[in-house]
Amino acid sequence: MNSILKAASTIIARDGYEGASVRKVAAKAGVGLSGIYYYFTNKDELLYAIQKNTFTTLVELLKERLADLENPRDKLRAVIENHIEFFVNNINDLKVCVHEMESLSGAYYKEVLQIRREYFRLVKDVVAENLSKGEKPDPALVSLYLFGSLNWIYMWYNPQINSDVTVLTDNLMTIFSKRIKAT
Amino acid sequence: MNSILKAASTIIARDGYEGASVRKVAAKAGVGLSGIYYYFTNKDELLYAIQKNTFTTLVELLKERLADLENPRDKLRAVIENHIEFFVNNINDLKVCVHEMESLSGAYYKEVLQIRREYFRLVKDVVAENLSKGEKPDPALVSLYLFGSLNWIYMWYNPQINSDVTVLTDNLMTIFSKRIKAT
Amino acid sequence: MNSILKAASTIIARDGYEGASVRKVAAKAGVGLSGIYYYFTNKDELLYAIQKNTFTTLVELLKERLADLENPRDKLRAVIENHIEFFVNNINDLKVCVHEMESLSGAYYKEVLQIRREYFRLVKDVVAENLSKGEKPDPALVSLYLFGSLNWIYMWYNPQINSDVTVLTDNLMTIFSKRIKAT
Amino acid sequence: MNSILKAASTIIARDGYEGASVRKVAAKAGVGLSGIYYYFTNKDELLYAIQKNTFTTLVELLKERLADLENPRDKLRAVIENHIEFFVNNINDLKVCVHEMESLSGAYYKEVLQIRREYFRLVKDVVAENLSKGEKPDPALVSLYLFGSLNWIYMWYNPQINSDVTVLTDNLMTIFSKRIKAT
DNA sequence: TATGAATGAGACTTCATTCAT
DNA sequence: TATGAATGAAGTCTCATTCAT
Repeated sequence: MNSILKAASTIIARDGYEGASVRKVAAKAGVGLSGIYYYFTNKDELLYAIQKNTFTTLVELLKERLADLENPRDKLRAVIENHIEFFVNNINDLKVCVHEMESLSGAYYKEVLQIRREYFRLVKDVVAENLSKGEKPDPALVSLYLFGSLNWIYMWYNPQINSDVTVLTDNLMTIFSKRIKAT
Repeated sequence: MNSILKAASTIIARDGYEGASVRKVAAKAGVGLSGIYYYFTNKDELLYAIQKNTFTTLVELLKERLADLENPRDKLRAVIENHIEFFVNNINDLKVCVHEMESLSGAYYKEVLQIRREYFRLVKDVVAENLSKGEKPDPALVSLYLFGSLNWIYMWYNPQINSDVTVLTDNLMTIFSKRIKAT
Repeated sequence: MNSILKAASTIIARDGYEGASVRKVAAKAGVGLSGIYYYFTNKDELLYAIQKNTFTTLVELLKERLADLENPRDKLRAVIENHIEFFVNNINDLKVCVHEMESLSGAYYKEVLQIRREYFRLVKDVVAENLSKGEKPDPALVSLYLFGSLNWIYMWYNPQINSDVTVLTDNLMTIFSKRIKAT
Repeated sequence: MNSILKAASTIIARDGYEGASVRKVAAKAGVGLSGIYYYFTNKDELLYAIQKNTFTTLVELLKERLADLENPRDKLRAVIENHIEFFVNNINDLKVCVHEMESLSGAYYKEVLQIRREYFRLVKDVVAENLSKGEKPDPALVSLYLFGSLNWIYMWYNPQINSDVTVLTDNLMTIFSKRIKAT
């Protein structure tokens, strides 16, 4: 069941959700086509399971990291580091979460949306703490710019070239932290 | 033929490339299904035409803007403003360019890639001018972060809420310009 | 109009009647697609025209050859020679006549059938003259065997290898003439 | 799966390979359209399966018949009888093999070609034994004439009229056997 | 005389899904 | 727990044909 999800991640990351056929997932998972339907009622449910698991874990990890920290800058670094490290270790899952965000609908979509919103709130609060109070720009917008930079990584990230992940974290800290406050 | 492309943009932006059926495009364009194939040999060619047109225009517009400018900061603002303004006026086209970047393959993909590379080079050079010399971070990486922020806009942009586009431009200038140099 | 028929022959000989699209014929003829429909009302009519022209000519040529001959053996040779020579010079036409014999239907089919029957009758009478009277085998059957041998030629005929057409004629004379009587 | 092949034979024999739609085959087989694709990956594969099965069986049957024979004339009769009897019992299959010989291409074509070549070699050797040594005509050519006569049968054969198959065999023996040597 | 534009029908094929086993 | 067999719906694309020009 977990190997099915791993296979689904791989295929959907490569072919997109619509382009990924249940057949291909089954083949990759080393399972009969109808074996998928024993564990998942739907193709949709595959995507839902991946997104729910991934976002949930991402949020949990971030909460753990933030728990011990007080300094706004440390918190922001935790946010960025958490996202990037998780990304590097679960590249397929995260690509599926980012690129197929709109591929779900109905109840599945809503449920994932809730977790995404929680994640966004966590990040936004940290970003806000790093901005001079009452000052523009709007923390929500800055968070969206930050997410843009982070979520775009899968488009160019190459483990051979960008092996040292701390470089990315440092970069984004340089861009999105004190410099914002410093204005 | 141009109305077909407009329809294709709309449908692909809404349903994704794989989710967009030629039938739906034809219906939206007010044309018989096979009418599409009179002008385009492929479904692929629809996507190709949209991406090629859009990126080409985007590059041309940017070149025009940059032609008159000398100050690095002005140039960076031109880059950001150009991208955002074009985006707001051609929201479907740009979404199709960003979200379906990998949906092409073969010769079509390569041809679009060339234009994208030209666009990237233009932006990277401007970004580089805005960084202290020899200093990290790498201009290429900073450009990728900038593109991330820019390309992510379609995920949250709402013309009613974000009606004043200069706000976005200002934000991104604040984040990506002098502050970088200021470190 | 004649160049269209030539093109049609070439394409149909290569791809079969169903496999030959009017588009391909038009392209080969160097004519617009709808140009075909100015001269021919139908795709069927193309095939009809080819078959009618070809069989008519074949019959006419045979009649001319037979006109001067009295000796049964000479007549048989004329039959075989006529068919083979015509075949070599109009390889596409004859292939279309043989291989697409059943591709027509209705009035077109019937009209061609009449000429084919006339051709068959001519040949059968010559074959009959070469058989001992009242003796088996039935001249009609022998004619069918002869036609089989002749019509199969397009499956293996190679102008480079089988350049000397008289060899084929001699062969078939050896097989289908006096030897029959000699039994 | 075998009923599908039987249906395919019937339809292809009637409509030709290009004219035979998978839908018609499915209907004849009493199967859903997509049911065909559960057993065959291609429309091509249907034709391939028919041709391969048929030629393979034809060759096997001929080998069995020839195994016990020594006399050249007996062998030739075996060749002719084998072909005609098989033809009468599998009229659709054989028509599909003869008329759609060139409808396959690529690997499918090559594989069938090999069996056809084996069949041809078997026949040619028997034909050669029935010719005076070193004498013309070339055994390969004579075999081709013989195949022509045999393969043309499906164009005129009518089980009601030609009920006694031995007549056909006798005819062809008369034409293609000792008489050749007798020259 | 000839064609560019357009279309409805139908072709092959793949898909998500079901169900008996 | 898992799958082989089967299917209806839908997908992309090609075809013969028409018609205004």
